[in-house]
Amino acid sequence: MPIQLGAAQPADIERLFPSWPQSLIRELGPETRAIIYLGGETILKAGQRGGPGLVLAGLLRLYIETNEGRQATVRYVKPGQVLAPITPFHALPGTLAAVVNSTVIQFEEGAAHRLARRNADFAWELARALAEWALYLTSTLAYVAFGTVRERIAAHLIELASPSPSSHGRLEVHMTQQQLADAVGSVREVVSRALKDFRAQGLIGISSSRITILDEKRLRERSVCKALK
Amino acid sequence: MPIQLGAAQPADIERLFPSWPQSLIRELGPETRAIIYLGGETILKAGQRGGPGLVLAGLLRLYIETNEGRQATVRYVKPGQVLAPITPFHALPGTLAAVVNSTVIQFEEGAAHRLARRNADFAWELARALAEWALYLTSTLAYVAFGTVRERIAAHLIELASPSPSSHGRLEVHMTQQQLADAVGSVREVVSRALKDFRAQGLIGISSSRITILDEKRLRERSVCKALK
DNA sequence: GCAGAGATGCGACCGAAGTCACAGCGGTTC
DNA sequence: GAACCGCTGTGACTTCGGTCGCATCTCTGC
Repeated sequence: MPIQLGAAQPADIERLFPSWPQSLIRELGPETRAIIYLGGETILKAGQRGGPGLVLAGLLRLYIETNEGRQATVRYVKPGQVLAPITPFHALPGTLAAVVNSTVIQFEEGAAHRLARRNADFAWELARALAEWALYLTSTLAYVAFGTVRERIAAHLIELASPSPSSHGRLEVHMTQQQLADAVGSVREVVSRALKDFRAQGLIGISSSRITILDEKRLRERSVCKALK
Repeated sequence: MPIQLGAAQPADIERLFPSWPQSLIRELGPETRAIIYLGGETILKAGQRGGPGLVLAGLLRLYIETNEGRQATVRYVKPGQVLAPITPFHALPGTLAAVVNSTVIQFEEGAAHRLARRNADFAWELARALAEWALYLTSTLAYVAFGTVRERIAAHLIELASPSPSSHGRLEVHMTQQQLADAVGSVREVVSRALKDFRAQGLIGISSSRITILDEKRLRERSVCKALK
């Protein structure tokens, strides 16, 4: 169950969304509520309407799903980014869930219309967020169309890695192979083989659903799509 | 060479963009110029900045390309849609070209900022256009991630078909197999085999780079991605 | 510890789609 | 109509990635 925190602190928004005008941030107050979602919780289901929001902390993931349960990540949403900016116009094309515990500020459905009417900057920032989504989606499309599964796995490992406090700040990814397969739109066995290769080449270390990045530079090279100029 | 036509007619915009407020359309005038691009001409190259625009007639196509010349369509842009709405924020991620002779209204680079400041509705309509792009891109992504080449070929045939004046209004697609392969992100041979199947099943007729849709209903069924619910 | 569940490793197989090579076919040009 | 060029059809082959089946392995709770 998500944890409701009441209205958002303007200072938090200001820090994470520096391009947003002060006057706009001040206006958001009454329309917002901060919420903590625990890792794994669903924020918005595919086809639901709900409102957009801002990510303050954590990591979200928008994904699509086939009727046999295979998944693919549409995009990750990180602190300082807008979540579900499409919802004022269309239902969400996919499911949005928290990957780890995440703090978000959500607007009510319909609040975006009201805000845009009151403050022109809001519409502009919404457009900026959508443009960022469109850019990201296009590059994801290129990856899926012309890249290999290994390139995508490498890219996701880098995107998902975070410094681990338990091993003096090494970059680590804490997820099962099935979760990784869902992330890249493939299946567990393929991920298993790819990780085995990466390990054999000294790029990563593996120990029970904890992947340690040993050679970030070379892993990053492996993550670029060779087919694209 | 594109043909410059001078300022756009408000009546044309009004007709094709009915959701745009009158007051906004009136303001566009001085910032716009109508242009005709001939089929095959490039409107904006990948990475270029330029401005967004409105499509009045014809058909545009935004596509990405690998370093070996394989292409994939990111999306088609049709009359009543906004072209390159991403450009006020980012360079164009792909190349935008006219498929057939097309009339578009283009804004200068920087005009979008000015317009949004003068008229809040502009930012809102820009956001709406970007939301439509994001929705479309997500579904394209799903198709590429989980669909088959045949499903994509069928989908593109339906999307590209237009009534032919020369054969009492039958739906036809007028392009070579290589062009179709570029459209769906595949290669000529695969397209050739798929079309052969479609023809054998009575879905289409073929005669020298002119594909006639004989059974739209069944072709449409073939175009839906079976893996997606 | 020990039983069970979930996670992983891996070999064998299959199928879709891309590559290669080459043989027509059809329309255009001189 | 001969030569040419772009488009199309097709068989053979390869490769990547997904499927299947099953054998561990490793936590976790009792």
